[in-house]
Amino acid sequence: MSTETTNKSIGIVKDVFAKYLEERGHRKTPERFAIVEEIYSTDEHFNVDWLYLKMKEKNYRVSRATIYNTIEILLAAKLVRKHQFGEGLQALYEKSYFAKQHDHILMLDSGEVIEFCDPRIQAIKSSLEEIFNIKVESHSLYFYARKND
Amino acid sequence: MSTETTNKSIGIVKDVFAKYLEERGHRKTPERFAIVEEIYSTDEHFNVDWLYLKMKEKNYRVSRATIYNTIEILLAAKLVRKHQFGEGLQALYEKSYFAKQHDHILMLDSGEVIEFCDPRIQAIKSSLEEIFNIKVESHSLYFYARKND
DNA sequence: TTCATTGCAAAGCGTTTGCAGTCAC
DNA sequence: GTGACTGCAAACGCTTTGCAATGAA
Repeated sequence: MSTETTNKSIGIVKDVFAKYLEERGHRKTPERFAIVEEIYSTDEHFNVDWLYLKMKEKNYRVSRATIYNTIEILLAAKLVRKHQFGEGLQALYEKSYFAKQHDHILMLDSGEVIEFCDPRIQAIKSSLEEIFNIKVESHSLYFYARKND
Repeated sequence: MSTETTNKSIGIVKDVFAKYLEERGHRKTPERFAIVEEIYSTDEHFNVDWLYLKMKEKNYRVSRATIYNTIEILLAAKLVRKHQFGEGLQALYEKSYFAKQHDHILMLDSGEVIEFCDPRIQAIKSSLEEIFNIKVESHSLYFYARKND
């Protein structure tokens, strides 16, 4: 199944976002909705610069500062996930509203990103919570791999 | 069992490092050994700045550039592991020669780092290798958690 | 009207790089 | 002796910040 986002689902996300902004007393600026629109019409992982250039290309004027600011809000609203894939590289982001919880495999040769789900990760999480008497709020898991010959 | 490193084991690591440097045709400079010594007399995760200051405190003069350079070699030699814990924060490192393969839980309230081993991670890795026909070279796994009340 | 938000450019910050001097080999 | 290594400081690249101008409420 494709994760492609339809115009309809973009509308849903905008509604969720609008509600979130209202609840927090944040303003509903056109820039913020334009950024969400752009993010949700993208199926790939993206970085701030890519988003900035993509919007500029469409003659939509936003500053990088505003993109950073808006993404910060989207992270808090759980509408975007953040990744720190490589080592000093730029952060990568992905939309997350319709996405099933998943983790990633990073292909070292091609740079390709594979997503996968494995219930054993939840099982590990539960064990840890019990053993250490903690509440796990989130996790980050990446496998780095190469294609077999 | 403590992971505390004795003087004897520091000697072993230095030997391993010396052999590694020789094999690669790198020079055995006093700075490099001083850095290994410092790293292996530390049981915590550390960052470059911390290491720099700790050595300076002991009146051992090394530049940050040399620390970065040496750690790069130690990573290649598998004598040190690198972590990118927080989000844009500094990289953290830990000695790895005597350490059992382990992953980390990061306590969000106290900043404490808990290490754990779980065989299911290897199992997941094996599944992925089979499913996607790949060879997993490494992984990074962090759980972010809080203490239960 | 009012103050959160924006855009721009400057500042931050960890890390890398360039280069003259040094020292392991 | 010679070229890899070191230390310093300047450059880098991503991100954050300061501030005057703007516009959502």
